[in-house]
Amino acid sequence: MASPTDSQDPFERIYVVCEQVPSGQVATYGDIAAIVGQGCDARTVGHAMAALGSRAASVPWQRIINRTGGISTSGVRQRELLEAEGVTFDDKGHARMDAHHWAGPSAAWAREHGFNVLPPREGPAPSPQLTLF
DNA sequence: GTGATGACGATAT
DNA sequence: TATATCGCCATCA
Repeated sequence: MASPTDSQDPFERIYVVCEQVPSGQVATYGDIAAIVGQGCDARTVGHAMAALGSRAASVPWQRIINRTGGISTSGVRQRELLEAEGVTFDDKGHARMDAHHWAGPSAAWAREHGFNVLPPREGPAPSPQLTLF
């Protein structure tokens, strides 16, 4: 159906999802790909970010990092931008995914735009890091 | 059309 | 946690 974000370009959809990431939070390439769906995977998101062009001023690309919490970009101070938004990093330069990981857009928004909802973080995860605090 | 490359992910060690 | 290997897909030469 003709959704307001029924863009034919998969990249355009990726940009829309990226704009949903609130300040102070970060999302992984895999998360964005899971929300966009339509065959998009982590690598597709990476290509979209590399092809931002003039959209870099409108899309919070800095909030998109890899699954390890590290920053693959070079030349641009992506980490500095995140820290300015309240994102904290550990001593190894990895973002605290357990504290700033984006839970995904609201189910209503996702359905309204034809996107998927980020799967819940449940499973055989013992979460031993819970003792950090 | 094919091969190589890439802002990646998941699994195994 | 880090490294190695494989798989996935889009873009470019």
